[in-house]
Amino acid sequence: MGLVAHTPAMRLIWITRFAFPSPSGLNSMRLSRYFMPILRETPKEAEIVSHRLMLRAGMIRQESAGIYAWLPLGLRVLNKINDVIREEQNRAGAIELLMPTMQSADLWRESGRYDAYGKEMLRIKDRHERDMLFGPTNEEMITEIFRGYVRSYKDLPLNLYHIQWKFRDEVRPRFGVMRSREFLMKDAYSFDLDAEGARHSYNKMFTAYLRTFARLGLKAIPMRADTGPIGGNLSHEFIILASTGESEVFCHNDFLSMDTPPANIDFDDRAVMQGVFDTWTGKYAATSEMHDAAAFGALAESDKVSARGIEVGHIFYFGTKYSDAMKAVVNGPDGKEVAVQMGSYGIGPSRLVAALIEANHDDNGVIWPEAIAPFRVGIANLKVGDAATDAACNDLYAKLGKAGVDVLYDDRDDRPGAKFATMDLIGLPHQIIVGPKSLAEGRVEVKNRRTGAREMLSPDEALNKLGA
RNA sequence: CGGGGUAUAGCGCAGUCUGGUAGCGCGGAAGUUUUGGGUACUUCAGGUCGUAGGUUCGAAUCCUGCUACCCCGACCA
Repeated sequence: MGLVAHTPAMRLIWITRFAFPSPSGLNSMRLSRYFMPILRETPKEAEIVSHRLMLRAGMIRQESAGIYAWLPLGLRVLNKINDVIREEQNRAGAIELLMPTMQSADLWRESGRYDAYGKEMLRIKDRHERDMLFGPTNEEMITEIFRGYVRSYKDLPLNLYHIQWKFRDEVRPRFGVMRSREFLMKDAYSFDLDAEGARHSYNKMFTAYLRTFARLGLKAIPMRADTGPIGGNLSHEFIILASTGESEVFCHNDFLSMDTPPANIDFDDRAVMQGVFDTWTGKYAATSEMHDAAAFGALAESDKVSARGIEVGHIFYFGTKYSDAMKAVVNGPDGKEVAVQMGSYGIGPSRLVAALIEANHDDNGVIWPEAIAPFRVGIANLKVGDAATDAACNDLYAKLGKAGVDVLYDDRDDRPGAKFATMDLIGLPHQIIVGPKSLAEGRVEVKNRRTGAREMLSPDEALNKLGA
C-alpha cells in the first residue's frame, strides 16, 4: 500500500475520533438501523441464564461447539470490559503489545510444554508441514520476545500484556462464552531480577485485579489456587460468587465488605502493595480443590460463606520455570547472568461478559452495570410517527449523543409493549420513555433498570439527570 | 474421554412406529386494526427433511456408513 495524501476529510475523521470520550470510539445508534437480532423464544441449548440472555439479546451467535461470533451488542460490552482492564493494567505499570494467535511448535518444544500440554492444544500444520499451534497461552512467546531484546537488569522490572484470542480445545465446551474453546484473554507477563521484585510485581497485578473487578461492579475474592499446567508456587484465582458458578468456594464473610484499593494508591511502594495483598489474603478463602475443612470449620458460623463461584482471573508466580528453559537471562549489577523471575496474570474478558450477566439480571433480562453497559441510555419512542414524540426523541437523542452519552434510540414502528420488553431484555441502565400522553403534559418517564424506579421529568430535567 | 440424546423453514416443534412427495406456533413481508408492558385478523414468502449410499414403482419415514450439535459425568481463563 502506498502513501495516501492527508485530505481534509481524513483530518476530520481523526479529529472526530479523538473527540469521542469513549476509548473504544463507541457512540449512539438508532435501533431501526442497528444490527441487534433479538430472539423472543429461548434457544433450547442454553442452560444457564447468561447464555440464554446473550442469545436472546443478540449478543453472540454460536458458529461451532465452543466458538462464537460476537454480534454488535455483545462486542460493545466486550470492548468496554477491555477498556476497564486496560486502564487498570496501565495504571499498575503494565505495557500493552499484541502477540499473534498462531505460534510455532518449536517455541513450545523449548519449554517442554509441546508434549506436556496435551490435547487441549490445537495443533496445526502449515503448507510446509511445519508444526504450528493456536496459542492457548503465551508464556513461551513472551519469553522469546523478552530474551530477544532485554540484556540488563536496568531494563527491569518489565510487565507486558496483551488482549488476544486464545484457543483451548476443551473436551466439553458449555455455558456459552463461559466455557468456550475460543475465548478472549488479557494475559500479562512480569519480568524481575529477583524474587522480591517478582513478589512486588505479583502484588501490583493482585491490586490491579481487585480494582478491575470492583470497577466492573463485581465482588471478586482472591483465593489460593492450584497452579496447573502453568506451573509455579504462588497463585491466586479471583472468584466472584454466583449461584450458577462452576466451582464450590469457601470464604470468610469479611471479604464481602472489604474496601477496594483506591485509584491513586502507590503501585511503586512495595510496602503498600504488600499491605493490600496481606489484607486480601489474611482471611480464609479457598476453592474446593484447596479447601481446608478444619481451618474453615474453625471460623465462627456467622463468618462462614459457602457458595458457588466463577473464576474470572488467575495469577501466577512461577520464578524461572520458563526463563531457565528458554534462557531468558539478564546481566545483574554484579555482571553475572541470571535467569529472570517471571509471573503471568490472566483475565478472561469474554467469560466476564457472561459472569457479569450471571451477577446482574432479573426475569426480564440483563441489568448492566453502568461501566460496561453497551449503551448507557435507551430512548423508547412509544408512538413513532407522532410529530411530538418524534421531535422529543430526536432532540433527546441528539443532545445525549453530543454530550458523549452512548444512547440506543428505539425508533422502530412497534408496539410499546415490545419496546419495553426489548429495553428490559438488553438491560440498558437508564430508559427514557417518550409517549404521547405524558409528553402532552411536558413529561417523559425516566426508568432505572436496576431499581425499577420511575420518574416523570421534563425532557431538560431528564437530560440533566443523565449527564447531558 | 466414558455414558445418553438430537438433526424437518430464521427460532421452537409435529409428522417417522404403519413409506404415497411436508405441517403448526413464533419470527419475516404486505395490508387492515391497535397505540403505555410482546394487539388481533387477512394474505404472502420461506424447507433438495444434516450428509453419503442402499431397499422400493415411490423414502422425512425402512437399512447402513459418516458428520455436526446438545445433555450428564471426569478436566480447565
